Amino acid sequence: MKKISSRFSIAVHILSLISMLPMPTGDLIAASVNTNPVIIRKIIAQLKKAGLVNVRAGTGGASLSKTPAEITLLDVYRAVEVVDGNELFNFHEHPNPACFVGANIENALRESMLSAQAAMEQELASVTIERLANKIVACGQRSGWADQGSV
Amino acid sequence: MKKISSRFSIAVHILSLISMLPMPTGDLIAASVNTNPVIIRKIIAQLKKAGLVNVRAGTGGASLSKTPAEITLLDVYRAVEVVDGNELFNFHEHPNPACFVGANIENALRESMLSAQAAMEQELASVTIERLANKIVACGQRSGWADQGSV
DNA sequence: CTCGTTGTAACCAGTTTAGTTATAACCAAA
DNA sequence: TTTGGTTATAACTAAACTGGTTACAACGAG
Repeated sequence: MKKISSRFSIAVHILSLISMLPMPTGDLIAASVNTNPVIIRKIIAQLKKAGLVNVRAGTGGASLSKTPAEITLLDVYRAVEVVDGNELFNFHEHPNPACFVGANIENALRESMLSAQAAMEQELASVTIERLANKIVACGQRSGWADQGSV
Repeated sequence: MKKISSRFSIAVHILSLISMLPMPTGDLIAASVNTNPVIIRKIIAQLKKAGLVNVRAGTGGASLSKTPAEITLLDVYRAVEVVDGNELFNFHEHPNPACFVGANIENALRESMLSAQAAMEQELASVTIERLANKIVACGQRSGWADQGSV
């Protein structure tokens, strides 16, 4: 099966970085994520459209539009994992309406699908970029990292 | 973004149908789902491998290996949406270990990803095929369906 | 003006999805 | 035992998505 794309984890990485560094450029972020700068710019474009970051064109550099405490992982998820109808689960189309099950399964199943999705999103909404940044620092300290000044 | 494949909803459809009809053939199920019989057989093969259904080769027909009350949507999801490591979220690979964020984000973020996934799966685990079948009947009655005898 | 940066468009290879066709194996019943 | 309907599976297709690349125009501070 296809997983949720790595755009989400990259977007979280980007926002964490912006929250910890002053006005990083796309190239610098790309170096930390270890991917192509265009990938970063595309994802930042989505984050910008969602109102999460500001970007200074020309001279470069990105900053958060809200405080790290105001941005949740759900905001990030919704910004980059766009899907029609915001529905995570796909439904097979056109089940046979002449069959009792085919005619009625969609209504019956969709309810369960939506609550499963809602449970996941609620969990994402409970984590802010601020909390994640703190966790990153804690992970770094636990593993004996001292060089916070580097890229 | 890519949704969770419709295999899941088809698999649930199949199991609901089997729980309500005696030994339906793949072709009959395909008619209800409104797709190609080979699609049905492939999904049934996954359900069989997961120990959810028995299939009578040659003469045809499928039956449940457990009672409808013992099969949850999570069982179906796991049977059909196979993923390496059972992780729904993808992580971008090889973030820069020389960067403070790059070195530590994976540990920090994975925890939140896993609890989001766990919340969704717990919700799926709370619905059984039995409950869903009842809901299908309820939906059918609510919309004035009388012809339960048809395919 | 210039240089580094952002914003896009166009393109590419690999994977997944959903579906099709074809063929072999199976088994009960005639 | 042959026949017919069924299951099992391989091989193939078109479309979509992912992650990535190259190229180029627009921007703006120094």
